[in-house]
Amino acid sequence: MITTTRIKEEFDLILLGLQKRGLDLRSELEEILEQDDVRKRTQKELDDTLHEARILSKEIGGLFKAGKKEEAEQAKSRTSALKAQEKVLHQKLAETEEALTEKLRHIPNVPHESVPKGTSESDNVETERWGEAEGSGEQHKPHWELAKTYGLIDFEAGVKITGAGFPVYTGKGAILQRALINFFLDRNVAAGYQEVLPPHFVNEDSAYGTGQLPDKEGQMYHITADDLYCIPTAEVPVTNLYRGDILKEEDLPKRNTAYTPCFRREAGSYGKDVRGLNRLHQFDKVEVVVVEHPDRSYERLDRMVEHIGGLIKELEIPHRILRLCGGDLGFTSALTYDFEVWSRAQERWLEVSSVSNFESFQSNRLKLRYRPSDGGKPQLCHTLNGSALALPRILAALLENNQTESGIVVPKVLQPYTHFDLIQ
RNA sequence: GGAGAGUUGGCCGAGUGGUCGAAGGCGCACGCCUGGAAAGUGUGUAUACCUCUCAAGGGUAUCGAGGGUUCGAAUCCCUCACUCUCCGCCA
Repeated sequence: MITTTRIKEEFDLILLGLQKRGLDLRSELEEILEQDDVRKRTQKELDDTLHEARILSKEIGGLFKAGKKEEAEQAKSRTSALKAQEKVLHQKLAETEEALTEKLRHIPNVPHESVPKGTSESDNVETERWGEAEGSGEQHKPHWELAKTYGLIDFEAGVKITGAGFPVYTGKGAILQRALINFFLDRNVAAGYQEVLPPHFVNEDSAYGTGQLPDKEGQMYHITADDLYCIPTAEVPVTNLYRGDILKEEDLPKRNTAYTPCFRREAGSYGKDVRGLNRLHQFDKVEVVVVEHPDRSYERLDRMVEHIGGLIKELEIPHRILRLCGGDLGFTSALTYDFEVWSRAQERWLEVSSVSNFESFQSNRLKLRYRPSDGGKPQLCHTLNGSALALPRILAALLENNQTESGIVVPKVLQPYTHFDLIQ
């Protein structure tokens, strides 16, 4: 959520930034400022009323003590008008505040200056490409065929026991999953991230904290009996670790990594998008989540991109990095890099990671702040996160790219984890 | 799941209707003392919003959360959440 202070101070800049998303929100922003003025006036009125009532009740107390009962009773009658006024103002304030946040919620984050203008995927800017991609796919089998041939994934069994989009990994397929998870976690820990193993369900407050609620309600599995939500990404529980916190400036950055399964309803998806491992309801992912000082968040983003790129290189998978354009940028992000691996058989790019700087957009909603070392007022932190990495599409690319006459070759870096180097 | 006890500031802990944003202690910060330190001693030590907007000052709210009683609630009542103890169940 963007702050009203910022809207007031950087009105034109914000307007300009949002244009990169193809949005003209001038009137919405103006309405917010007007609403904020109403809020302030109401608050002042309410505070004054309460102040008056407070003084009066102190007087009454004094009168009772002094034994002046009649005068006290008289004073009492004067409070009833104040009480009525107080009630009205209180309600008005609550309504105004609610309307204000409701409006504020619909303003997306302001894109960073480096975000290219654009309306769709095609306007994303490729910043890096690694390995041999494009073409050469004719004699390659798609991963769902390979998975079946080598007994790595049983999609039908998943359908039987749960439903479509819930694959069962079997044998070397299951071991490969475990190997990838451990490989990613080990590398992240070596890079300085603290490993955490969070709950896979979160409460409503947490879902609000990272912005899944109220807008993306339909994307999450909801356990109604206990009012809990299955996490769509580890970002939700890990970021909420810091909800409402005031950190010490010297404790920044906070860097965490977590493996969790991710649950997504993916309502409305169909066709080739959901074939095989392309899109699932349950999948495994290792995530990195960072809370950083505002002055250093972009430097941090660059390092995260470098680290995640390094992981894919180690796995020797052809990939590219895209800087997302305004139109493709997520609602909460100020700058996002997408990592895509090459699916040789499908001859298309598959997104395996999305690394973003949310600046203070998330922390404003989370009330996540740090106290400056010089003792000044608490300031909002910046938050960043990225997948490092999402397993299914990595596995898909791995199977398709590494298929040979004799079987599927396991990348060298995974062999210490799998204890086999070939899938036959 | 049943019964009981509890939840107060960074931490411990007092406070059962008024002058309580809250005693006392610890911790922390700054000063004094000291050659330096410890001890001692003095001062300060929450957050949000409003006013002001440079600062200072002032106002309001917050004693687990929400609602109620009352002129007035940390204190009384109701609902919920969480923690602990005992019983039950259990990987």
